[in-house]
Amino acid sequence: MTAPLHEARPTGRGRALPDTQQGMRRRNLARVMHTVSAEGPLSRAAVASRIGLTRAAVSTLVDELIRSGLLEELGPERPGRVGRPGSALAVSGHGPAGIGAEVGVDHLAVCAIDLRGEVRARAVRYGTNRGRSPRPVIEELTELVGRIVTEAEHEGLWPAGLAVAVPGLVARDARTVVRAPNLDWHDTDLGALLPAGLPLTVDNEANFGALAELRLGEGTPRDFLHVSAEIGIGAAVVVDGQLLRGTRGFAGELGHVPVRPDGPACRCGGHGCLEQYAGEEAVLRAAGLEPGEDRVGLLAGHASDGDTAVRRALRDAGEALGIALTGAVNLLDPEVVVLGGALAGLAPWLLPSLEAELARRTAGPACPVAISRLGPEGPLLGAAHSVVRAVLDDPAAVAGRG
Amino acid sequence: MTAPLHEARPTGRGRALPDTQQGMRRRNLARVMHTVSAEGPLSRAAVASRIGLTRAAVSTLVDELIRSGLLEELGPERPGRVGRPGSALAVSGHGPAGIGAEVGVDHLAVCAIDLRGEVRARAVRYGTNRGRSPRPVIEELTELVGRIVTEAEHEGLWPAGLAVAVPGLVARDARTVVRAPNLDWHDTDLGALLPAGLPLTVDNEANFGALAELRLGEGTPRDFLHVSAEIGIGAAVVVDGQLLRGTRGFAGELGHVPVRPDGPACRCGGHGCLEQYAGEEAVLRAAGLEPGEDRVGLLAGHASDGDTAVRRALRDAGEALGIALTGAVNLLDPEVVVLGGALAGLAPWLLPSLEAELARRTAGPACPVAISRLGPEGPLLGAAHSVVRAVLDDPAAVAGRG
DNA sequence: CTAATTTGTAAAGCGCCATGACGAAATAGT
DNA sequence: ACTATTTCGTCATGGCGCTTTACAAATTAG
Repeated sequence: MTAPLHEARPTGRGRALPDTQQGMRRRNLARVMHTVSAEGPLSRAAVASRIGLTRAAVSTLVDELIRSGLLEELGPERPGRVGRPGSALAVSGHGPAGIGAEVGVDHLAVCAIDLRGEVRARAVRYGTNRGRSPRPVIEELTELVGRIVTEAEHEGLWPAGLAVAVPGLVARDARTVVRAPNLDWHDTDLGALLPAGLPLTVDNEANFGALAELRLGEGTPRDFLHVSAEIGIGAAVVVDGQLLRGTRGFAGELGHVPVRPDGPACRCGGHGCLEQYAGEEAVLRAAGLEPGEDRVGLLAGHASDGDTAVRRALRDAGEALGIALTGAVNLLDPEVVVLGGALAGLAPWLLPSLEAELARRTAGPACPVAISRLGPEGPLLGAAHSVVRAVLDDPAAVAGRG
Repeated sequence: MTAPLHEARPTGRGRALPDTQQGMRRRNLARVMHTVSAEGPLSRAAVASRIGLTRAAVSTLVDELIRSGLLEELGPERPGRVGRPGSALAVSGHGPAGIGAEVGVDHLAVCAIDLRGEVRARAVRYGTNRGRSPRPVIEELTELVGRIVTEAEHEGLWPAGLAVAVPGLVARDARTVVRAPNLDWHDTDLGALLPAGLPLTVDNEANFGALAELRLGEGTPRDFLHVSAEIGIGAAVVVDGQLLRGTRGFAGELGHVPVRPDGPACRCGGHGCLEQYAGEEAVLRAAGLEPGEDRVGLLAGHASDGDTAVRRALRDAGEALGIALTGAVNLLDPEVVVLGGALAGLAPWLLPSLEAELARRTAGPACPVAISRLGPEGPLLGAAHSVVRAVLDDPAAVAGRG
């Protein structure tokens, strides 16, 4: 008897609304938004039965949401059954927009999505950011953001927030980049560099990638492990639809799980960490390749050309991943493990040995491994979606603006 | 900026109360109970400021809880400050009782605690249950439960529920023992064997042990890992005060995390699992001891006598634990790792190598390791506390009975 | 064409918390 | 000693939000 997956419920980390009548109202607004967002066009009566309120109550909630521009009335439903047909409701395509941005090692990207999750504007600028100081990079990003914001406004949207994905560790204040090794940034407060007009959230790209998977992936599991390898190897642990951040915000450091305790030394101080076998550097070295621009493409190219050294390197990396994931799966019993980021592109050569290890070491049915369909788009989309999610979680907070 | 730990909030897994006025009322009753329970005697005004309601609202909530026998008025507080002193409130010592029971390999135990957490009655019966069929064991347990229930009633308590800890895997229905290797029980529905009068919960003893740690341990962290070794090695993962059960209910299988991937074969199908190094059997074998009755005492005795083989066996087990826990800590970033069950008694000899491995393999400050003060009492107390917790989580549900 | 069913809305009602005022009980200051 | 101040608990009033009940509208079934 598992929990009903289709039950839409608020997902925000701040279940902080007080148990007062106003808080109740806001939560119910959120529940209506989540339900309509998750289950497509729905009549008021359908929403009411889903969330357990009466039709009359839902009517007033919907009225308020329509007035705020968060919901739209699509008109009468096609009447398949007996009785008066309902009037279909959908989240608005002309209301708030989520602005997502990504600072990649080799590019900058910004996009805008509406509440329905449709990408309404996007911009990408290529060129390495490795070693550039934060200020010019963020200035460039700010310019892209400005362009996308005006583009979104031309489409009748108004930006509700900005979320920035960075390839590094972000402090719990969601503004400061503690360290981004591949950019060589340390303790950089992006809040001070970005325009102050929009509510800002900064987070690790792996976390945003997992968020994207949560909303856009197939089946939308509530408990899963999202493994991505851009810088090092990171995993986002999602429990009950919530990202697990850990006490100090360091959760998900899969890259430093010991795989062979007596293996080669790692810069973390340990020995035989996963990163020593499946990290980008290690795999390139094992494959006998020079680290260049498009490392993933390079590996994938050689592998599909039949380069045995590369194939062996990837097979060994998959094996190490399988061992590390066995530990994680034993500990967490997730519904599925999703390979994202660079791993998604290399999956054909990683997966056989990875799944073999996982199956071999698991009593009973092994945890399924899936490939992210979003690939490199994940973090950007997830960032934008995090803004949408915030709107769905507390519609009343944004209803005034706009 | 971490979340306020002292903020009492409902912890039950079922945040299922609808967002209606009645649901709000019930949640507020729960918040009052949690606050008073967590922060000792408190005046109405103090409760009001803690949970963010007005004094008037809290007054009516408290009235209702006092009428139900869940709260008690202790009389005027000693007036240290200016102003009229408040009237101290405390959870009742004469209201509902939580009945906890434990089916151990070598004993049966039952206890009753009041809402304050005080043990008001207890009974233990020694004698091995290994290989006995479920029915006579549960009949014996039922008799003990009956005795404790009447004893509790003599003290003015009324039993609100029964929770049974078993050394094995329990299905998600919280009634059926899927398998308990050391008892040789399989697919046993305890609900059919136990008296039907009381709401019943059956769970793994490690989970209840973690629950006890959550309420009775020092500091009461909300994110921690509770490792216990009774049968095999299990870990309870507690995230935000909630037990992580996993998709299939198999979370926490620390015993089968790979430590040395090419190590000896394990019955789980893997190789070099933690259990092969730190499991009871493995340690006894390495120590050159015969498995007898009181295995923990045997090991502890030899170790404190200076038996080098035993000490080395324990040191090696600690090392393996350290390696496995490094992985877990990297993944979850818990506030603390707590060693419970048999591990608590052997901690003096396990801890040095365990902590050394953990520190050596962790960049930055290592996760602290604590020893459970509850030791073998944990599961029993945790079971009883789970009933109390259910009462605190929804006082309205039990107010009628009694 | 009527009966049945379902939807959405409106009016009345009720529960719950907030507000504001009050007496009670302590301390602080003169 | 006496007053002013502060805080506590309670009461009456009010507002807000959901439910109940009723009804018109729109469809299908017979």
